[in-house]
Amino acid sequence: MTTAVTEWAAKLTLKRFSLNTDCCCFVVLIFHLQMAQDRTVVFFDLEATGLDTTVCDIIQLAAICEDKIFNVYILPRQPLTESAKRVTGFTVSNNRLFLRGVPVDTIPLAEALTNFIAFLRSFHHPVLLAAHNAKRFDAPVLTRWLQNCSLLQQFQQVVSGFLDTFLLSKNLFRLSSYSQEFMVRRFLGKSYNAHNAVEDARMLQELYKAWRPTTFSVSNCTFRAVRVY
DNA sequence: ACGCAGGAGACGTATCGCCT
DNA sequence: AGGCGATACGTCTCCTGCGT
Repeated sequence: MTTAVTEWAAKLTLKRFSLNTDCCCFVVLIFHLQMAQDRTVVFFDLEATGLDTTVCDIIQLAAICEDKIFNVYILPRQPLTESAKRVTGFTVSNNRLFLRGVPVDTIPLAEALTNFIAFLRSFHHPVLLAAHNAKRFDAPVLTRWLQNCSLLQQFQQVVSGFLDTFLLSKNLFRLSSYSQEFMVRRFLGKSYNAHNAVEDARMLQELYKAWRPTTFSVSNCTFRAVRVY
Protein backbone atom coordinates (compact mmCIF):
# COMPACT_ATOMS: atom_id res chain seq x y z
CA MET A 1 0.00 0.00 0.00
CA THR A 2 2.82 2.38 0.89
CA THR A 3 4.53 1.66 -2.41
CA ALA A 4 1.29 2.24 -4.26
CA VAL A 5 0.70 5.64 -2.67
CA THR A 6 4.31 6.61 -3.38
CA GLU A 7 3.85 5.69 -7.05
CA TRP A 8 0.68 7.72 -7.16
CA ALA A 9 2.30 10.73 -5.53
CA ALA A 10 5.16 10.54 -8.02
CA LYS A 11 2.66 10.58 -10.88
CA LEU A 12 0.89 13.58 -9.43
CA THR A 13 4.07 15.63 -9.45
CA LEU A 14 4.29 15.26 -13.21
CA LYS A 15 1.31 17.49 -13.81
CA ARG A 16 -0.31 20.38 -12.05
CA PHE A 17 -3.70 19.39 -10.68
CA SER A 18 -6.42 21.55 -9.23
CA LEU A 19 -7.66 20.76 -5.75
CA ASN A 20 -10.89 19.32 -7.10
CA THR A 21 -9.00 17.13 -9.56
CA ASP A 22 -6.74 15.90 -6.77
CA CYS A 23 -9.77 14.94 -4.70
CA CYS A 24 -11.32 13.11 -7.65
CA CYS A 25 -8.03 11.32 -8.33
CA PHE A 26 -7.86 10.23 -4.72
CA VAL A 27 -11.40 8.86 -4.75
CA VAL A 28 -10.73 7.02 -8.01
CA LEU A 29 -7.45 5.69 -6.60
CA ILE A 30 -9.08 4.30 -3.47
CA PHE A 31 -11.88 2.79 -5.55
CA HIS A 32 -9.45 1.05 -7.88
CA LEU A 33 -7.19 -0.17 -5.11
CA GLN A 34 -10.17 -1.73 -3.35
CA MET A 35 -11.20 -3.32 -6.63
CA ALA A 36 -7.77 -4.79 -7.22
CA GLN A 37 -7.08 -6.18 -3.77
CA ASP A 38 -8.08 -9.55 -2.38
CA ARG A 39 -9.39 -10.86 -5.65
CA THR A 40 -8.98 -14.08 -7.53
CA VAL A 41 -7.46 -13.41 -10.93
CA VAL A 42 -8.83 -15.72 -13.62
CA PHE A 43 -7.14 -15.53 -17.01
CA PHE A 44 -9.36 -16.03 -20.02
CA ASP A 45 -9.37 -15.80 -23.77
CA LEU A 46 -11.93 -16.20 -26.49
CA GLU A 47 -11.73 -16.92 -30.19
CA ALA A 48 -14.36 -15.36 -32.42
CA THR A 49 -15.57 -15.28 -36.00
CA GLY A 50 -13.91 -11.94 -36.66
CA LEU A 51 -12.65 -8.67 -35.28
CA ASP A 52 -15.86 -6.68 -35.30
CA THR A 53 -16.81 -6.78 -31.61
CA THR A 54 -20.34 -5.58 -32.34
CA VAL A 55 -21.37 -8.57 -34.46
CA CYS A 56 -18.88 -11.45 -34.10
CA ASP A 57 -19.79 -14.83 -32.60
CA ILE A 58 -17.75 -16.63 -29.93
CA ILE A 59 -16.20 -19.90 -31.13
CA GLN A 60 -14.03 -20.88 -28.17
CA LEU A 61 -14.08 -19.69 -24.57
CA ALA A 62 -11.29 -20.75 -22.23
CA ALA A 63 -10.15 -19.72 -18.77
CA ILE A 64 -7.52 -20.80 -16.28
CA CYS A 65 -6.84 -20.15 -12.61
CA GLU A 66 -3.82 -21.96 -11.16
CA ASP A 67 -4.39 -25.54 -12.41
CA LYS A 68 -8.14 -25.32 -12.95
CA ILE A 69 -9.05 -25.08 -16.62
CA PHE A 70 -12.27 -24.20 -18.40
CA ASN A 71 -12.66 -24.75 -22.14
CA VAL A 72 -15.70 -24.94 -24.43
CA TYR A 73 -16.37 -24.67 -28.16
CA ILE A 74 -19.45 -23.07 -29.66
CA LEU A 75 -20.81 -23.51 -33.19
CA PRO A 76 -21.07 -19.99 -34.66
CA ARG A 77 -24.21 -18.79 -36.48
CA GLN A 78 -22.20 -16.79 -39.00
CA PRO A 79 -19.20 -17.66 -41.17
CA LEU A 80 -15.69 -16.84 -40.03
CA THR A 81 -13.81 -14.09 -41.83
CA GLU A 82 -10.91 -15.36 -43.93
CA SER A 83 -8.38 -13.80 -41.59
CA ALA A 84 -10.08 -15.34 -38.55
CA LYS A 85 -9.90 -18.78 -40.24
CA ARG A 86 -6.21 -18.26 -40.95
CA VAL A 87 -5.36 -17.01 -37.46
CA THR A 88 -7.44 -19.41 -35.35
CA GLY A 89 -7.46 -22.54 -37.53
CA PHE A 90 -11.21 -22.94 -37.05
CA THR A 91 -13.54 -23.84 -39.92
CA VAL A 92 -17.22 -24.79 -40.14
CA SER A 93 -18.49 -27.52 -42.42
CA ASN A 94 -21.82 -29.38 -42.47
CA ASN A 95 -22.89 -27.64 -39.28
CA ARG A 96 -19.80 -28.89 -37.44
CA LEU A 97 -16.85 -26.98 -36.03
CA PHE A 98 -13.35 -28.10 -36.97
CA LEU A 99 -10.03 -27.08 -35.46
CA ARG A 100 -7.24 -27.56 -38.02
CA GLY A 101 -9.40 -30.14 -39.77
CA VAL A 102 -10.28 -32.08 -36.61
CA PRO A 103 -13.94 -31.95 -35.46
CA VAL A 104 -14.54 -30.62 -31.95
CA ASP A 105 -17.58 -31.02 -29.68
CA THR A 106 -19.66 -27.87 -29.35
CA ILE A 107 -22.35 -26.73 -26.94
CA PRO A 108 -24.95 -23.95 -27.22
CA LEU A 109 -23.64 -20.49 -26.35
CA ALA A 110 -26.05 -19.96 -23.43
CA GLU A 111 -24.89 -23.26 -21.90
CA ALA A 112 -21.25 -22.30 -22.45
CA LEU A 113 -21.74 -18.97 -20.68
CA THR A 114 -23.72 -20.55 -17.83
CA ASN A 115 -20.96 -23.11 -17.32
CA PHE A 116 -18.39 -20.33 -17.46
CA ILE A 117 -20.15 -18.42 -14.68
CA ALA A 118 -20.36 -21.62 -12.64
CA PHE A 119 -16.62 -22.11 -13.16
CA LEU A 120 -15.93 -18.56 -11.96
CA ARG A 121 -18.25 -19.03 -9.00
CA SER A 122 -16.09 -21.92 -7.77
CA PHE A 123 -13.35 -19.44 -6.83
CA HIS A 124 -13.03 -17.06 -3.93
CA HIS A 125 -15.10 -13.94 -4.76
CA PRO A 126 -14.73 -11.41 -6.21
CA VAL A 127 -13.12 -12.53 -9.43
CA LEU A 128 -11.00 -10.34 -11.67
CA LEU A 129 -11.06 -11.53 -15.30
CA ALA A 130 -7.79 -10.92 -17.11
CA ALA A 131 -7.23 -11.05 -20.87
CA HIS A 132 -4.81 -9.57 -23.37
CA ASN A 133 -6.46 -6.53 -24.99
CA ALA A 134 -9.56 -7.20 -22.87
CA LYS A 135 -10.69 -3.60 -23.05
CA ARG A 136 -10.90 -3.53 -26.83
CA PHE A 137 -11.90 -7.06 -27.67
CA ASP A 138 -12.59 -9.84 -25.17
CA ALA A 139 -14.59 -7.83 -22.63
CA PRO A 140 -16.95 -6.13 -25.11
CA VAL A 141 -17.63 -9.40 -26.94
CA LEU A 142 -18.17 -11.42 -23.77
CA THR A 143 -20.35 -8.72 -22.20
CA ARG A 144 -22.48 -8.39 -25.32
CA TRP A 145 -23.23 -12.12 -25.42
CA LEU A 146 -23.85 -12.30 -21.66
CA GLN A 147 -26.44 -9.62 -22.08
CA ASN A 148 -27.98 -11.28 -25.14
CA CYS A 149 -28.36 -14.47 -23.11
CA SER A 150 -29.71 -12.54 -20.08
CA LEU A 151 -26.75 -13.71 -18.00
CA LEU A 152 -25.00 -10.40 -17.39
CA GLN A 153 -26.49 -9.88 -13.95
CA GLN A 154 -25.41 -13.37 -12.79
CA PHE A 155 -21.98 -12.71 -14.24
CA GLN A 156 -21.63 -9.38 -12.42
CA GLN A 157 -22.45 -11.03 -9.10
CA VAL A 158 -19.25 -13.06 -9.45
CA VAL A 159 -16.95 -10.87 -11.54
CA SER A 160 -16.02 -7.44 -10.23
CA GLY A 161 -14.06 -6.29 -13.27
CA PHE A 162 -11.68 -6.95 -16.15
CA LEU A 163 -7.93 -6.58 -16.23
CA ASP A 164 -6.33 -5.71 -19.56
CA THR A 165 -2.85 -7.26 -19.61
CA PHE A 166 -2.03 -5.40 -22.83
CA LEU A 167 -2.39 -2.08 -21.01
CA LEU A 168 -0.63 -3.55 -17.98
CA SER A 169 2.41 -4.58 -20.03
CA LYS A 170 2.57 -1.14 -21.61
CA ASN A 171 2.51 0.43 -18.17
CA LEU A 172 5.19 -1.88 -16.82
CA PHE A 173 7.71 -2.14 -19.67
CA ARG A 174 9.19 -0.42 -22.69
CA LEU A 175 9.12 -3.01 -25.45
CA SER A 176 9.22 -3.09 -29.24
CA SER A 177 6.03 -5.17 -29.29
CA TYR A 178 3.29 -5.92 -26.77
CA SER A 179 1.70 -8.88 -28.53
CA GLN A 180 1.22 -11.84 -26.24
CA GLU A 181 3.30 -14.09 -28.46
CA PHE A 182 6.24 -11.68 -28.39
CA MET A 183 6.10 -11.25 -24.63
CA VAL A 184 5.94 -14.98 -23.98
CA ARG A 185 9.18 -15.31 -25.96
CA ARG A 186 10.69 -12.29 -24.23
CA PHE A 187 9.77 -13.06 -20.61
CA LEU A 188 9.28 -16.83 -20.54
CA GLY A 189 11.74 -17.77 -23.28
CA LYS A 190 9.36 -20.12 -25.04
CA SER A 191 7.09 -20.30 -28.07
CA TYR A 192 3.60 -21.75 -27.85
CA ASN A 193 0.41 -22.56 -29.72
CA ALA A 194 -0.82 -18.96 -29.97
CA HIS A 195 -4.47 -18.25 -30.81
CA ASN A 196 -5.64 -21.37 -29.06
CA ALA A 197 -7.72 -19.92 -26.23
CA VAL A 198 -6.53 -22.43 -23.61
CA GLU A 199 -2.86 -21.89 -24.42
CA ASP A 200 -3.31 -18.13 -24.61
CA ALA A 201 -4.92 -18.09 -21.16
CA ARG A 202 -2.25 -20.40 -19.73
CA MET A 203 0.60 -18.29 -21.06
CA LEU A 204 -1.07 -15.14 -19.82
CA GLN A 205 -1.13 -16.59 -16.32
CA GLU A 206 2.57 -17.43 -16.55
CA LEU A 207 3.39 -13.95 -17.82
CA TYR A 208 1.44 -12.37 -14.98
CA LYS A 209 3.33 -14.45 -12.44
CA ALA A 210 6.64 -13.49 -14.04
CA TRP A 211 5.76 -9.79 -14.05
CA ARG A 212 4.63 -9.71 -10.39
CA PRO A 213 2.77 -6.40 -10.91
CA THR A 214 1.96 -4.19 -7.93
CA THR A 215 -1.63 -3.75 -6.79
CA PHE A 216 -1.41 -0.18 -8.05
CA SER A 217 -0.32 -1.21 -11.55
CA VAL A 218 -3.10 -3.77 -11.74
CA SER A 219 -5.70 -1.28 -10.51
CA ASN A 220 -4.63 1.16 -13.24
CA CYS A 221 -5.52 -1.36 -15.93
CA THR A 222 -8.71 -2.66 -14.34
CA PHE A 223 -12.19 -1.66 -15.45
CA ARG A 224 -15.70 -2.67 -14.53
CA ALA A 225 -17.91 -4.98 -16.56
CA VAL A 226 -20.17 -2.45 -18.25
CA ARG A 227 -23.68 -3.14 -19.46
CA VAL A 228 -23.85 -2.92 -23.27
CA TYR A 229 -26.90 -1.40 -24.95
C1' DA B 1 6.10 49.87 -21.29
C1' DC B 2 7.93 47.31 -24.98
C1' DG B 3 10.05 43.60 -27.64
C1' DC B 4 12.20 39.31 -27.65
C1' DA B 5 13.40 34.45 -26.51
C1' DG B 6 12.47 30.24 -24.30
C1' DG B 7 9.64 26.92 -21.90
C1' DA B 8 5.27 24.68 -20.71
C1' DG B 9 0.84 23.32 -21.79
C1' DA B 10 -3.17 22.70 -24.83
C1' DC B 11 -4.80 21.10 -29.09
C1' DG B 12 -5.27 18.74 -33.56
C1' DT B 13 -3.73 15.27 -36.65
C1' DA B 14 -1.38 11.14 -38.17
C1' DT B 15 0.33 6.74 -37.24
C1' DC B 16 0.93 2.51 -34.76
C1' DG B 17 -0.40 -1.79 -32.82
C1' DC B 18 -3.49 -5.00 -30.58
C1' DC B 19 -7.27 -8.42 -30.83
C1' DT B 20 -9.99 -12.31 -34.27
C1' DA C 1 -9.99 -5.80 -42.48
C1' DG C 2 -12.64 -2.65 -38.00
C1' DG C 3 -12.33 -0.13 -33.99
C1' DC C 4 -9.97 2.61 -30.94
C1' DG C 5 -6.64 3.98 -27.23
C1' DA C 6 -1.83 5.25 -26.94
C1' DT C 7 1.77 7.69 -28.76
C1' DA C 8 4.38 10.95 -31.55
C1' DC C 9 4.71 15.13 -33.68
C1' DG C 10 3.73 19.87 -35.13
C1' DT C 11 1.58 24.20 -34.16
C1' DC C 12 -0.30 27.69 -31.41
C1' DT C 13 -0.96 30.35 -27.17
C1' DC C 14 0.32 31.95 -22.86
C1' DC C 15 3.47 33.08 -19.29
C1' DT C 16 7.87 34.47 -17.45
C1' DG C 17 12.25 36.65 -17.36
C1' DC C 18 15.38 39.73 -19.26
C1' DG C 19 17.35 43.87 -21.39
C1' DT C 20 16.48 48.32 -23.07
